[in-house]
Amino acid sequence: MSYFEYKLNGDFDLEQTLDSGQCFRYFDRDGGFIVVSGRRAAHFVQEGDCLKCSSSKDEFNSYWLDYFDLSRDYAAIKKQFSFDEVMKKSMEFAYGVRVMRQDFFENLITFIISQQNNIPRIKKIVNSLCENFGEKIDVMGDVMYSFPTVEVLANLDSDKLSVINAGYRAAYIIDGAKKVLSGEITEENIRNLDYENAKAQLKKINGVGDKVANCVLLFGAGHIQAFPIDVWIKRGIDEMYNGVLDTEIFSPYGGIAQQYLFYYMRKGR
DNA sequence: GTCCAGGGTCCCA
DNA sequence: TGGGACCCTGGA
Repeated sequence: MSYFEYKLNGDFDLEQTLDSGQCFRYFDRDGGFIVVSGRRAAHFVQEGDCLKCSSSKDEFNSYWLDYFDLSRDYAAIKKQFSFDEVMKKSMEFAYGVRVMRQDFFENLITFIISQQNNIPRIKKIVNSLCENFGEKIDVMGDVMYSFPTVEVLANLDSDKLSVINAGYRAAYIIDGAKKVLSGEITEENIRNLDYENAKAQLKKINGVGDKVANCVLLFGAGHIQAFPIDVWIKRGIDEMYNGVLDTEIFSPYGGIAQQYLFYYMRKGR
């Protein structure tokens, strides 16, 4: 098995990035991780500044490179943030976190599932969703499952979906899929609309409020200024910013600042 | 076994 | 604008 080797130039750590609550479909394997996104899957191993990827060079360059946001200059962004002492501390700890660019629909459904839920259970439900309604993908002899298509999820009734134990979120999943299938919500629109309008569109989906909308905008639609505020971020603002933070101070990269703070709050204390 | 809380949102007063 | 309900389970 041959691996494509990509030369990193700093500010990236595979494990930190995967483990920063943005994506839930990765699995420990042979000193690295199998990562599944949509219908794709690959095995990744990081050795220092070398990122090894089991997929072809073409696929790496056309998909995974942007998936891990590797062409963005994080060194410059860190420099921009360094005026803020709290952020400085967060960045030192979360030095290798990047904001991933994930599949829009997969990200939408995943973060609908995430609400009022803990990370181990989110992983479990998302994986169950894929195993039950996705298709098999072979990666290095391991069987993985693709994320279900819009059509499949939109045409499910809540009875069938109950096997994944998503609880009251099942109806939200179906509503989200239906609104995407009908064209009421389109990825193109969410990407191209300005931040406020894009957020308002997403919130038309039942079960999508401010937090989930911001996550989808940030991780699945390229709105890098989106700043999701969850319990950890709230805690961070309370404890480290005395309860007040104007997120505009990190403009236009609020989402990246948020991700550093999130990782620091969850893992660094 | 018991209890609390989890990368929230909706509904109703 | 605030507070309770909500499915279920991981972790203490």
